[in-house]
Amino acid sequence: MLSKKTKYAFHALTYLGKHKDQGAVPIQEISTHHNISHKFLENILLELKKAGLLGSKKGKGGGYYLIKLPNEIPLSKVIRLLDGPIALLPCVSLNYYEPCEECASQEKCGLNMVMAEVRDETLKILEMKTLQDILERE
Amino acid sequence: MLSKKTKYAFHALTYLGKHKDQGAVPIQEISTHHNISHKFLENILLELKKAGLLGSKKGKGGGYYLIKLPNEIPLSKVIRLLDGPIALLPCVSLNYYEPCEECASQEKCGLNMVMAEVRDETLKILEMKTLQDILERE
DNA sequence: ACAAAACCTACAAATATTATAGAGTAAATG
DNA sequence: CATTTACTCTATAATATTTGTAGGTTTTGT
Repeated sequence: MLSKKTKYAFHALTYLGKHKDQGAVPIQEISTHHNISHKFLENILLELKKAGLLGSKKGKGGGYYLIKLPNEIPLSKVIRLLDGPIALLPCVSLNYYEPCEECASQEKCGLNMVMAEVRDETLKILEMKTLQDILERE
Repeated sequence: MLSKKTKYAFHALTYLGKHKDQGAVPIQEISTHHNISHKFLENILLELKKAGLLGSKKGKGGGYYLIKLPNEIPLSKVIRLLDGPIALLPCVSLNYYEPCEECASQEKCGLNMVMAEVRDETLKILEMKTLQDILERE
């Protein structure tokens, strides 16, 4: 399941997408609108900024804004940033690979291959669908 | 990511599948072989039994054994039992449905539909693949 | 100068996961 | 029939992760 962090991130991105002609949007406005703790959201937006999805402006009249087009932000990117791996096993994760400690050998692990399939199908969707798709549905 | 509980469950089921002509297999044997805490595994096997996947025999010479054919045990069943929902959002879960608290309306939630797609593709695989498939690969 | 708002680090609280303990119950066996 | 083996059940402890808070610093517009 997606964490609250990730869900909040999507809410914030969606809000910014809807208000992109408004320029910089202060955290306060988003947190009030979506009923999210101001400080918690702060951390999330900072991460999104560091990852290159958002720009920001300090001081009075400042806030956050998208620096990419909504169709350039795949859902997979957001999930990976806030939640980590999309795969169900570390040994089939593309971005957060780790060998399974309890598995003797990776070749002999029967789960391995099935979970790689699940990962591929999931990514097909999450990499194709973008913030744009979410915006179109709200 | 799958929890240890779920991974242990798969290991145990696989072990039981490989040793099914041996009759009842005591917890001890599995926990030693896979290096799992005896007591922890105990809880897991009990859950699998209550769910109708395993049978058990008490006393000397007792243990657990499969009461279904490996091809009758889809991976989805095991994951749901130990880990809960397979879907990424509660509002698109088939077995553990709950409305998303922070979403205003479900129809207006842009994530909803995409995550239902992900769920469907994931289930296509996890419901088709069974313990049999894992056994064949080990 | 002042107020608004992002930036940053650390910490606290809540929740979930993983693991352990110990007292029952049932069955086999000598 | 006593003993040993092994499942059953419930409660609790330990650990890790997630969620949320606190408080100060820096930047910017007026």
